[in-house]
Amino acid sequence: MNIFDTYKSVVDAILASMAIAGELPPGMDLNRVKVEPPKDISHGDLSTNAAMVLSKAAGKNPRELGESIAEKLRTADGVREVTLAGPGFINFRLTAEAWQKVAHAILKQGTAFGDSQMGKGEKVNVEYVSVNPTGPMHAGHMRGAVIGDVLANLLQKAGYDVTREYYFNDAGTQVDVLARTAYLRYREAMGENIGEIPEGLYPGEYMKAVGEAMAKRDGDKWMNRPEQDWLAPMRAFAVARMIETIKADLALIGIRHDVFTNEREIVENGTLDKVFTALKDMDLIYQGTLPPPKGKEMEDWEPAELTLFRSSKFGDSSDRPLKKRDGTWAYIMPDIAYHYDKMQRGFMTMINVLGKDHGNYLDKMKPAIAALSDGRGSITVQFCGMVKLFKNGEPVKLSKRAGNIITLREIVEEVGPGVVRFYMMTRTPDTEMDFDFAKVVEQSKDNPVFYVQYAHARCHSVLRNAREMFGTADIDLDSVDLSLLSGADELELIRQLSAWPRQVELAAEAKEAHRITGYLHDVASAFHAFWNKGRDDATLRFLHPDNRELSFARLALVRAVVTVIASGLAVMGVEPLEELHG
RNA sequence: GCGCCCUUAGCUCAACUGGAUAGAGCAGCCGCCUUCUAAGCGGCAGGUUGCAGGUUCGAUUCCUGCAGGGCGCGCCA
Repeated sequence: MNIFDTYKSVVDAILASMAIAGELPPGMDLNRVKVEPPKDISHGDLSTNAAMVLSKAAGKNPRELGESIAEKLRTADGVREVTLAGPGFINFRLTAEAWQKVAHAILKQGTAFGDSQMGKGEKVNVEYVSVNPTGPMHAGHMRGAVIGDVLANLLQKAGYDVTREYYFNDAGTQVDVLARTAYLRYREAMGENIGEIPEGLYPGEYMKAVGEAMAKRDGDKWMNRPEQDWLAPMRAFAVARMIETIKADLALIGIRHDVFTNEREIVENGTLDKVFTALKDMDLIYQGTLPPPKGKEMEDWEPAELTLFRSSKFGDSSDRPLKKRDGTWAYIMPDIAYHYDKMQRGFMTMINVLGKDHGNYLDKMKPAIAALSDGRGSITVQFCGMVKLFKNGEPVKLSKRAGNIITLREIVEEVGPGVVRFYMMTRTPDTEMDFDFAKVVEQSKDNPVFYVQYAHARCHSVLRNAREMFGTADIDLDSVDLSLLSGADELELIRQLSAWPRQVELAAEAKEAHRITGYLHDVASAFHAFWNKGRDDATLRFLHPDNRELSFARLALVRAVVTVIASGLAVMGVEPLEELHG
């Protein structure tokens, strides 16, 4: 139940009836007519721009038109007060009964409240994390991981058929480096003194375990053998270990992908040739020479005839080579083939969560996707800014070379998965953000995670007290008298809760899941405010030992708050807490 | 040189994608605990939305130009 949709229909019906009566021209476009919360809630509960949007077509000024719409709106069900304001806004308030119905609906639907059919079951592929399988996940990976996961949750709630996907780049040169590192660590495990890890290999301690495991499995089988013998098995072994490590790291913050696709598989099963042939058949491949790249000193650059893709026909700044001068595939080819593979699997809407340093990824993928799908496939990329780590106010220095990277595991073990997830979602994705270990675990209102959890815990505190007082805190929806929820503060709280379905749709539409944290903060704030009123005015408390009816009506309100917060935290992938201490 | 993103209160960020008097939290100041968790609440103060134009009933939002910041610009991965 979306209260804004409900009254949008009401407004639409009024406009339609006016068209029939000849007060408005027929065949108007009602898409621009919106029913929204007014910017300032003192103006009313709901607001519509109908009069302003339609004034031109109607040949009337907005105020005049607004008055005739308002007149009809006054008699609509659940509408209490209609006023005309500013340039022609029609503001209206709802009756207490209308809000009580919303409360009822929330309790009836439970955490399904907020679910939307907006996505119409459309298949969406969200690819996120996709960290190379060359080491454990570290601090730099956590933001994109959380953003992708929460976005997937959000789209799911908004009615999309979401698949969470991870793409393992296990075919590039970086996994050969991994294999060589693994071999070195294997020799180390076999008792050899390997000294310092040479430049260009992975220096991390985590590779020791890989070498040891290999030694345990195969014994001295690979000792004193040429690289061509051990490279492939070493690589397969190490990559498998790394994938396991990464999956375990992701599990720590509650992330599980539905599909894992390996680059090697795409390369080996002939998809690249298929894509290349397809592009060739469309006459989009030719032999040509590109001008030297601009803006960068390129000492070793020499012109050469290459196999080019006419990506400029699809908006690219220039055509792109698909093969290197030695005739092997250029690196974007597997990526193109991978997206082709996604489309073959039925995903025409593809979302990619990437670091900001992949800035030109979209430019490269879009033309190929457009060509291969006849313009039906769409890719959007959510870019994520860097996270700067702070400890005690001091920036944490990261040096890969020294091997002292901060792993995701370390962070999660220090602050907990809920804090990491929620905090990552408090900012727009593509800006830089600070992550201060001390601050994110601080239990005060400047920590949004805590603030929301505190509201949820307070709700449960009320429920616990109710159980003690009345023997139960369960609400019987058929008998509870919600009409007792008629105070301004109670209705305000319900009004706040009623916005949840709209928030889901707006955030899903914009693919901006971080808005949810702001909304949850507002809900928590409304609840904390009401709670504190009970300090000054005892009649506003939730529980009244001598008034069971009122207590249970208020408990219903508490349950509604719990429902919405829990539903929102579920989208965040954060476990709601029933107690914060004690 | 080109492309994309950014610039909002002292600080960190919002503003429901074109709406009304641009909002929160920190930091500062003033109040509220014999009362369901004060880890909370209420209030005050703080602004030429980087600058200059344009589009329209209406612009932080869209367009153009300028200034400042970030990222990207190989057949590397």
